[in-house]
Amino acid sequence: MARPLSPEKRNALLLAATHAVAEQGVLATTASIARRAGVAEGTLFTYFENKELLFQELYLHVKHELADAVMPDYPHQADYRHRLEHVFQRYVSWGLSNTAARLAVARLSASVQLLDGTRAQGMEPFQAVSGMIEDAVQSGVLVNAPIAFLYSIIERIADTTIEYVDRQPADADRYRQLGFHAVWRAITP
Amino acid sequence: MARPLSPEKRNALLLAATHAVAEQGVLATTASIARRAGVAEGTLFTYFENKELLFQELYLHVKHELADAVMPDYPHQADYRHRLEHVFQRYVSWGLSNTAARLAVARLSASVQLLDGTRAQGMEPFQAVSGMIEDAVQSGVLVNAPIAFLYSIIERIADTTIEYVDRQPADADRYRQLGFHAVWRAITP
Amino acid sequence: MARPLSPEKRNALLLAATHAVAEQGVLATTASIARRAGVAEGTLFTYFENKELLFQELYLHVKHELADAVMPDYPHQADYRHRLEHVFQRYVSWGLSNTAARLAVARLSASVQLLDGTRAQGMEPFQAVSGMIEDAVQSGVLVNAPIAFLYSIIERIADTTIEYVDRQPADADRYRQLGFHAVWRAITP
Amino acid sequence: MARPLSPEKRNALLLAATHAVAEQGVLATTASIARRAGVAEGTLFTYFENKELLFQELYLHVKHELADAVMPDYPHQADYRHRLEHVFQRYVSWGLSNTAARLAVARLSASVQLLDGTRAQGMEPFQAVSGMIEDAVQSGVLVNAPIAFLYSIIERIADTTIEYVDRQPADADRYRQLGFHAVWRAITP
DNA sequence: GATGAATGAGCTTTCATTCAT
DNA sequence: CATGAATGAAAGCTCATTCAT
Repeated sequence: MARPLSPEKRNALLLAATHAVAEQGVLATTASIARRAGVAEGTLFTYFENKELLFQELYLHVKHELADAVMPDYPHQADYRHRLEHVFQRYVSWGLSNTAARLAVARLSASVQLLDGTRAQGMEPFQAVSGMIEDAVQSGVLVNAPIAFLYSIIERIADTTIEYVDRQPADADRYRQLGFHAVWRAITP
Repeated sequence: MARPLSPEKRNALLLAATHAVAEQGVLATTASIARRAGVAEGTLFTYFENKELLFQELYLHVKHELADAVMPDYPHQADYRHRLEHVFQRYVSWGLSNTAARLAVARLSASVQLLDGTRAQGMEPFQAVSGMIEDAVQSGVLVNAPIAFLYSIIERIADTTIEYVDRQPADADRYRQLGFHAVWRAITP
Repeated sequence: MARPLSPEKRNALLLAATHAVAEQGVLATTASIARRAGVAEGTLFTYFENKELLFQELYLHVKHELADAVMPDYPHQADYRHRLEHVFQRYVSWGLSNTAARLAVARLSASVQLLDGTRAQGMEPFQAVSGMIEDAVQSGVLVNAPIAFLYSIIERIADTTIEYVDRQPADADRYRQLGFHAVWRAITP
Repeated sequence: MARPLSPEKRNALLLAATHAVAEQGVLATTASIARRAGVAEGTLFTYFENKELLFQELYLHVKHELADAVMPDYPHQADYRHRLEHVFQRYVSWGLSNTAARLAVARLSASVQLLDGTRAQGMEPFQAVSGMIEDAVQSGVLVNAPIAFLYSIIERIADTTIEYVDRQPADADRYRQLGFHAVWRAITP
């Protein structure tokens, strides 16, 4: 089987791409990503067919990492408010300690380069959240609106919260409280 | 380079850039923008020193257009809720009838290419809104939070609203209502 | 009209390509062709859309040059033998004094890279010859065979003649005589 | 490097190279040849030191296959015309049933890539034919010309014949007759 | 010996910018 | 001032070859 494809190299490439895209957006060059990852320029293409596909995989990879950070310890039994707050605060925490990943996803999201199905695929790991929102809407706890719309609002307010905590870390707690307050009120009747 | 001769050409270039950036993001080429504007490749550079500055000016130009659409008929005398709703609905209306401009700004915002002061400059035309928010906070009508933070939340929810109306125009009214409901509740105590 | 496309540059590029292809075949690089022509790498692409099209145009260009060398002074009134000999000897002479062009066409012909219509287009300038062959067949002077087949045989024997004269210039006259003898006998009954 | 272990793999590589070169010329990649042969990319290089040498060996290999098809049943006792016709028709038959091999040799012949001695080596298996031509020249049956020149003419007319039969198989017999007629008349006084 | 991942020089092509016309 | 040809530094990607497995 000769030398097998190395998961370490693949991860190094994704990590390098994360930082490069966070810094340069889609203008990040494959050469710079390879260099950052410590592999030869050509090696990148044995792991990712081309730049576009690298970016799709990067997007999905980060979305999965985010899900892996948000979902554990999910308090299935708690009331909707506490469940949502768990998700919100974890999301914010992840964003704060993974600035590059967060920026990379933001850059990719806004940059046309995302292939059609990719955005939808990126939502899959968060089905538990969607399901919870759906139930809460059904039970009348949340405002009667399409799930995706509510999800979007939550995400946007969370992103805003992250940005402000990032800029003024001293006021982290206040912004986190303000943020969740805004979320909860925005989506309740 | 001073102020160039033909405002028509300058506007044609900005308009062409709007569409090009909406479609291709920062990967839009200066040649394609010039072609779209009906001028020669070199002409672009007599109106804009280089691509980066073109993008700054495009960003500010669109922000001003947005302000010009939002601010007229501003009901200075109405209560805070009505004043904010005026702004919100005008913002949404502008976004719906200026898809390219909206997308262009979104692409530029998310792509490193914006120079530092530019984002702040883009907020200037909306000082009346900021001022109103400030007063409302002071008077206790809005939640006690930094103005910029509240402004961000409003903007994000408005953008989300636009996106959903764009995708499902049949439900325009519902989303506009849901959107403003979310905004108002999000920022009130 | 700014700077107009320069026929000199275009010719320099075709000439450079002729020598490069004669020497390296289709492996000749666009960079080496541009360098030889004394223009920047990018300039090649303002004159030829891409490498493949450059090669098509080179092929046709050389074929036209060959026709321009062969057809003048064509003795319309002479008998078939003399008319054919005119063509044959001119063809050989051209091949001898245009080694690079001859080799380039040979390399391109054998290299798959020729687009479909190109080969046919390359024959167009030689319609007078085809017509003459056709008449001669009709009149029974030449063997009753498809024109294209006879044309091919003539061409191949001429090419062989050129090669041998090239290698042994001292025996030029003998090979030219032997060559035409072979041609004439090969295609007469 | 000596003689490698598996003649099957070596043959598979030569066969794969035959088809790849017939289709892509010298641009055929070693990877594609290895894939076609069903071996790993690296394996190619244990059988052939590098791409250039692979092509030399391919050229000689095909030339030997051709000789093996042409020479058997050679009618040593027959007169020159019949001996030559044997060779000619066998050559044409081989070309018709070995299109890829024929094309591969044509592509290689016309592409600089053939090392100097290789072309000469490729003629060795046809010494019986050369010898016969030499005798025929001596005896005055063939025109008094260098053997190689006559040989070239025969080869070129045979190649032309193959091409036309290939394109119009219905007229195979006619072209074979026309072809040999042309050969015999071309090289006889 | 066979495998195929790793390498990096080198290729074609693009593109922001300049400048002759 | 407008034009668009000219430039050449990259960019993305390929591929012959090597070498760890």
